[in-house]
Amino acid sequence: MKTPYRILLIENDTAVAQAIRLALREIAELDILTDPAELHASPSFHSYDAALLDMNFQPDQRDGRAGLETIDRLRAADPSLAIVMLTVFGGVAIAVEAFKRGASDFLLKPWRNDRLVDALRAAAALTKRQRASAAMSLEEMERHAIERALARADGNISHAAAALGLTRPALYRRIEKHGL
Amino acid sequence: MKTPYRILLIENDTAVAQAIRLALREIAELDILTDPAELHASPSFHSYDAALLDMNFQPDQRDGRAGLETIDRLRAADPSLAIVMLTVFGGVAIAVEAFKRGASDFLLKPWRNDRLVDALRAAAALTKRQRASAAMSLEEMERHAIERALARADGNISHAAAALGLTRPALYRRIEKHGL
DNA sequence: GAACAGCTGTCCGATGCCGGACACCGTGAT
DNA sequence: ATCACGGTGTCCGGCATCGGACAGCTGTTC
Repeated sequence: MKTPYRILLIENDTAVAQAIRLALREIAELDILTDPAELHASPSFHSYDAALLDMNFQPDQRDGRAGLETIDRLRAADPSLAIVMLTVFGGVAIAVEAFKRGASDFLLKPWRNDRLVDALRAAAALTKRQRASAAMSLEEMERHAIERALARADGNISHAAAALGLTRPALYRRIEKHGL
Repeated sequence: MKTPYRILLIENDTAVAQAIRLALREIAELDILTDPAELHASPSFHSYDAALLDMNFQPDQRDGRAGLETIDRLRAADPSLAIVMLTVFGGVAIAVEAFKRGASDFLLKPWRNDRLVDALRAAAALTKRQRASAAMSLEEMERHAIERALARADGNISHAAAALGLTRPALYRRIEKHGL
């Protein structure tokens, strides 16, 4: 088994949390938060590979406000962390709103364990990609930008150079430098 | 009135298409495609500000496959074009899948005109942002990257420089050059 | 309070990029 | 046949960027 994912679970029902822990025992170790209010106290978001977030409907509000706000707070703390939502109340409106706020997946309770595992694998991969592109050096960024520009101009060096704001010789030099 | 949005509507029911045209007459001019198969024939996606895509359930399949595939094809043709989905059959699973494939919004029929207008405004704004960041010159990219790195290191120049793969004096010079 | 660690800001000679210019090549219009 | 055009690849003198080094400032440690 590969090194397990580190996943932040936010779930106020401890029975459900234990069931999830069991379902994921093969692939992940969880940190469980029973109250989203404790979020700011947990400083090291960068060590998580994904977040699994229960909608946590409060007794007095069925619109999912609590869950949606938690998405906002998680993303403010670490925009590169992929968030998987988990909810009993599966209104389309809430799913749509969750995605618009930056959730990366949306599952319904009761869940199928294999789907949950797949979703978290995908979320972890997404987090990894986002971290990688956020931590790119200028050199790597430049390389990517040049590759994209060349692709978009399908090989036309002059156009690519213009799009990048370079003179043509400058683009030649950089292509050479990056080994493209 | 500002210059209207140019919107690509894909809708096989011409009556619905006319109703949408009417609803949007104040803010947008539409090109209507009744069959997604004609997509490749329409070369100038860059002139659209958003796409509005009916799920177009075929009589023999209720899973929305046709609509989802159309998302893929639109995004392959122009990844920066924001796509608003419109559907009668509002299963959560389909909404989730649409977002995962890159749709930017998801509305249910029957629609409220004001919501439709809002959604398309937002989609057009998103398209604009994506186009802008796709067309950035290397200079602008560098500037953005430096701003982000400085923010993430909250002001610590040495750390920001290391994250960007620069020496500290080099970062000083670039900060100076970009006027930050 | 002295030594240290971790910053910031600045200097300067060597290096390496800059872009205008040039030669060349295929294609399409006159 | 020739010209104009839009593209490619390359050269070279000038100038901008490079990074190592230095001085200074602010805490923290012993």
